[in-house]
Amino acid sequence: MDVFEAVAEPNRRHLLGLLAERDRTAGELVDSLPTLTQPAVSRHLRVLREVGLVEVHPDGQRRIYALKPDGLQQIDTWITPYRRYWRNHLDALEQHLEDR
Amino acid sequence: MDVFEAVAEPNRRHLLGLLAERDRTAGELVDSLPTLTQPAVSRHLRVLREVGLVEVHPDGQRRIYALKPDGLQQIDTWITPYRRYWRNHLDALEQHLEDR
DNA sequence: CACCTATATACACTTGCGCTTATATACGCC
DNA sequence: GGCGTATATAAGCGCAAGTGTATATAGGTG
Repeated sequence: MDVFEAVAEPNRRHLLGLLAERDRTAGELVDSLPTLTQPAVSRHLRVLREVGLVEVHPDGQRRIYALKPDGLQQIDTWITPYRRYWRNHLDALEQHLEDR
Repeated sequence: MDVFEAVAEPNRRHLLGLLAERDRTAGELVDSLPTLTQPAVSRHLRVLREVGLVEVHPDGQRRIYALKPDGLQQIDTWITPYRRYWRNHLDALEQHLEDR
């Protein structure tokens, strides 16, 4: 599983979003996805760990998850060449609006 | 299938890359992925069409595929808040290097 | 019209993902 | 040590993704 696949899953994006705000325990993250069971969330966290998007620090019996978003650079780097395309499109739209 | 899943597949990223250079016929794209059969590539192109990342223009019996990367903005928008994190990390690294 | 080329679809198969239930592990507290 | 809480792993299942072979569609050419 690579970073692209990891991020393709909506629940995992949700988890990353929460961790972007602040560190959270596994329990908090489980509570944040009421439609999923605890093991399901645990598996998503494992995937995020394995691709290096989060890290864990044990704190007693809790596990504190933290964002480690460096891996997202890979996606950012990939998307970069395409950015100019929709910038051009946007320019064309702005041009059109200006012309009126 | 959404944009994130569409882009999670390496062969589809490969196709997008080629289309970023220039428009191509379906046949050219099939030739660009020698490990896949023609129908397999055709299905990937269908997926990219359905999520709006490419568009097709018939030209006789050929079909000319063109990039329509606006949908990638969705990914770009999503990734934006995370960018500051690895920027900070980078800053920290630079700081460390400067300190030495 | 008959035949060829270019591309898409149908069908069947395999594999891996995401899920749930059940269980293990590990720490905290009495 | 015994029990409760927090988290991870195991086993099993359904389903959708990706693929190949075979076939359909449609346009080009003689």
